[in-house]
Amino acid sequence: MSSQPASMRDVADRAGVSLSTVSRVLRGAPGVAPEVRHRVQRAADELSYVVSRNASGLVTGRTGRVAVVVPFLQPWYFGVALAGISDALREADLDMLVYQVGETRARQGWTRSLPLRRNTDAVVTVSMDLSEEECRRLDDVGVPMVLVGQCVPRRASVYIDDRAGAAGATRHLLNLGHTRVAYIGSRTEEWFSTSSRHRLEGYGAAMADAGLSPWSVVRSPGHEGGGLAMGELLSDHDPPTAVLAEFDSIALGAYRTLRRSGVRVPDSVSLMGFDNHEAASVLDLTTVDQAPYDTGLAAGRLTVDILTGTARDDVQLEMPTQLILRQSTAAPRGTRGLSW
Amino acid sequence: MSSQPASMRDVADRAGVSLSTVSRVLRGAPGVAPEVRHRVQRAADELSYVVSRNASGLVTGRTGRVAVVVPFLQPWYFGVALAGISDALREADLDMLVYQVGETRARQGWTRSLPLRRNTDAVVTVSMDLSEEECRRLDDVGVPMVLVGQCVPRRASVYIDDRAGAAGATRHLLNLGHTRVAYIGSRTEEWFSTSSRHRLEGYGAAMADAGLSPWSVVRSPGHEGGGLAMGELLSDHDPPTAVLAEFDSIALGAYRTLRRSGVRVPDSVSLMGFDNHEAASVLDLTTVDQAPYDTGLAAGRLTVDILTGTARDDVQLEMPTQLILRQSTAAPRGTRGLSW
DNA sequence: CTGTTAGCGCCTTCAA
DNA sequence: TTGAAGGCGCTAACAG
Repeated sequence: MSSQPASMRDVADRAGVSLSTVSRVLRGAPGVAPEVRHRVQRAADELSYVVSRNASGLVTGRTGRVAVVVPFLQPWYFGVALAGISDALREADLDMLVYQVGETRARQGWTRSLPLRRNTDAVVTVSMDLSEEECRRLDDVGVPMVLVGQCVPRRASVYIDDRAGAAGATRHLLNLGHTRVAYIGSRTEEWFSTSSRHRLEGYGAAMADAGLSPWSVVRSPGHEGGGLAMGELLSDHDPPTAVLAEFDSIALGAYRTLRRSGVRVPDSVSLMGFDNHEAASVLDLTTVDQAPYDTGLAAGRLTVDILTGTARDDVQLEMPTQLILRQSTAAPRGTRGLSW
Repeated sequence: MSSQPASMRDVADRAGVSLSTVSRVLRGAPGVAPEVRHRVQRAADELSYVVSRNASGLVTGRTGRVAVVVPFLQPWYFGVALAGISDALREADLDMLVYQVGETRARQGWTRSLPLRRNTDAVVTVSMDLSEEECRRLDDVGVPMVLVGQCVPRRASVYIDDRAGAAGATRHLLNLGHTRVAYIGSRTEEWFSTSSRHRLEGYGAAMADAGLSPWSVVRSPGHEGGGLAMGELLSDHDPPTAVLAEFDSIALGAYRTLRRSGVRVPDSVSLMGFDNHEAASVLDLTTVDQAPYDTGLAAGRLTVDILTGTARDDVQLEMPTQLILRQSTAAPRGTRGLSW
């Protein structure tokens, strides 16, 4: 209503006390008579007064805000992770600033372009795959940093074991009796993410353990890449009987190719993804769940704990992954049961 | 590096000028000798100095931040819309605060729980389906407000014509020759969104125009609801030959039921969604595109324009929708061609 | 073109 | 338990 938002002065006047008292009450500081506390509270409510974080931050040096840096906002994973982070920050009454640095990412010095310094209490990066130098550049911001989806020694990190997850997924297919197990991975022209590399390694290790040689096709990420890669695999003189995709979105593209080619899943080819994307359940796609919401929540809480001094700023938090068995994987055709 | 982040004072000292000069340079204000401007710029760079929005905002009354309020962060739509908003705000060098109010939404007075007042320059709500009273409550924050996904008279709104979109989708099915066209809608126990209502109305209107009576099933939103609704439709003594779902996620659930029931799409049943969810392309689902990124971008730019006084704060922006024809819809079985 | 001065709204001493 | 005074880092008037 008021064109001029109320200030602490107004609240003080209305409650008939001094500025300091209002400040104490609103901060929940001790040493205020209950009666007075109540009176101030009511005055503030009546005026719809909200403390200006700008002004208070100027004095305390804390902004009450946490910056979350993501490469992109569109992919499913980020929305879910952000939801977790958001919930955790809200518990601590911290606001969430979101910076999407997608294209900027490539540019040298992108860290500088963000007005982080002095404008945020902590930085959370999600799947940013930071180099050591970028980490140091962000250190320069002078606030605690938490890395999500990436494990860097001696730095607060929340991540999953991509290698183990992919290895487990591969073993699932091997255990079903498959021997011709191919892998579809992703890589852009300028970027081969750590996560991509680890998953590929995990697949390779599991294959090697089984005495099989790896068979991987790497394309651009997303449906398109997955579809193309699957096409290539199908054109082999002896196509795979099982395919593991680096992530669900790739698996979906592969699935489309299979459907269009009239190849039945899992009858002729077992298909498996990674992530447990919401669409995976619709297609009954066997996959590896990595619960990004929980990851976000954990990261958010870790951030809060570091800020309150409850946690050290080099905590490493490995989140669990879980095999989600669905209808897209089965023993290879002609097999009566499991191979063991 | 520096434990104490540099302040404007430091920059001024290093450049050998006064505070105001530094301020002018960093604000891009006119009236500074090029040589001096350059010197200051360099000093700031060397110190990794970034202006504290906290402090400047205290003086200017502007925070350099825009609050975006969403019910949820997880669904695909919001991530995409946020990406658009984010890009638009970045163009204007504004930061984006994100508030997820999901569960809080129901609570009376949720608007008060957000520290919006004095902490943001504008508020953008996305698919919040605000009541007149909630709008007024947000007005109380005292900053411009832009509504996305909702059209409220005399308020800045960016939205699509859900009614027309659903009617167009329905007509597509009718034009193919279908007469038994069912609709699967959504509604939670406590919420029947305006968008849901409009889409249902659009379907109803198109059916009425064709002299057909509507046939709608309403369930909880999401895959589950869609799957259940489809099951119900299939159990009819004379099932529909075409189904329009309120949004893609519902259509995906319906698709799963159809697949599991062995009903072929589009041979036996044509299936259509709304939104153009990324998974829709994988399933070759005919749908209505509503380009949430563009909507977000437009909303973000409108916000910026309102802030700079370039646009009025009651601009209504209707975004286009577009029919995306894919393989999930076709003329009913036994039809040689189109019915007209 | 540049420097000086006076606050912006709040928190934090300190004194009462 | 409460109030008064100073200053956080910056911008906006003014003066030079």
